[in-house]
Amino acid sequence: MVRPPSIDKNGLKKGEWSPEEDDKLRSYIQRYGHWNWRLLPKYAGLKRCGKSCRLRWMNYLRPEVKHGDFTEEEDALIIKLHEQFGNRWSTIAKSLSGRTDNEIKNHWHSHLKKRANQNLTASDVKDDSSCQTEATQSSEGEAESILIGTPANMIILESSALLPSTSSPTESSSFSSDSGRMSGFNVVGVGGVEDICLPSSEIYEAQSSGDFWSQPFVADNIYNEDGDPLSMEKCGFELPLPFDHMFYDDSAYFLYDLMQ
DNA sequence: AAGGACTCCAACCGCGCCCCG
DNA sequence: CCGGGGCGCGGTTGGAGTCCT
Repeated sequence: MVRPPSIDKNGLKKGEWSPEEDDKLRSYIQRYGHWNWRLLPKYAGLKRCGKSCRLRWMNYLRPEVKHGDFTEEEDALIIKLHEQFGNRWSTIAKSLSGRTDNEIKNHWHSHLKKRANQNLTASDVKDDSSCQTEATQSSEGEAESILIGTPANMIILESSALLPSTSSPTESSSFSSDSGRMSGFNVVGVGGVEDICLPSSEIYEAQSSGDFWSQPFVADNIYNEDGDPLSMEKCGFELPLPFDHMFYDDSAYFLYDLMQ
């Protein structure tokens, strides 16, 4: 169902992602965040372009991404929002917790488009007061309360209010520029830079197993008595490779500043 | 049973926006 | 103001799985 793996002219892999690649990308982002999609695959030990990594993470690997069938409520909401926003899938996706724009777009083209057209045709036959979606006629109370007689802009607000915080684990593992610290740091040890940075298979194994998956980011929880975040060095930790290496890159200096 | 048509969805592609120097 | 880099978005593609004849 997916494109077969292939290597492009730049030596970058394309096509289907292997479980090993998924694990590498997931473990890297969960440890360091997605600080730069273009450079990320290099440091994560992936022979992929940044765009491909971003897409894979956004649409498939993010922990908050919901997989599986769409509910009637979700279908109804998508149809309603599509009436309002058209093909602005990212806007629609914001109102559906755990669903990606790509997933919604695919679902629309494969399932809902026909249904929406049928509804449209049916509503042409009915009088003007019958502009209800399929789900509003169902017995699902929640969707009904949202959709019937509610101004379109209210749908966004109401459904958004029901969603969990938008500060997802992904986002929280990225850099938080307003707080002035890097929340994406996960401190794994004091064995020196090389121990924890090179994407060797040994390191990868260590990352992928055991406590790593169940432990929160340690750096997020490192504060002094006043509640201020401590720098990595003060805590006795060294910088992991990505940022250490990035100091050769102008664009990375601000990251270093954030850590101080 | 065979094979052609259709469905579904992960992944790719390219454009445009935004930010920064 | 302008140009370049990075990212996000929406459209499109490829091919395995399923359905239909």
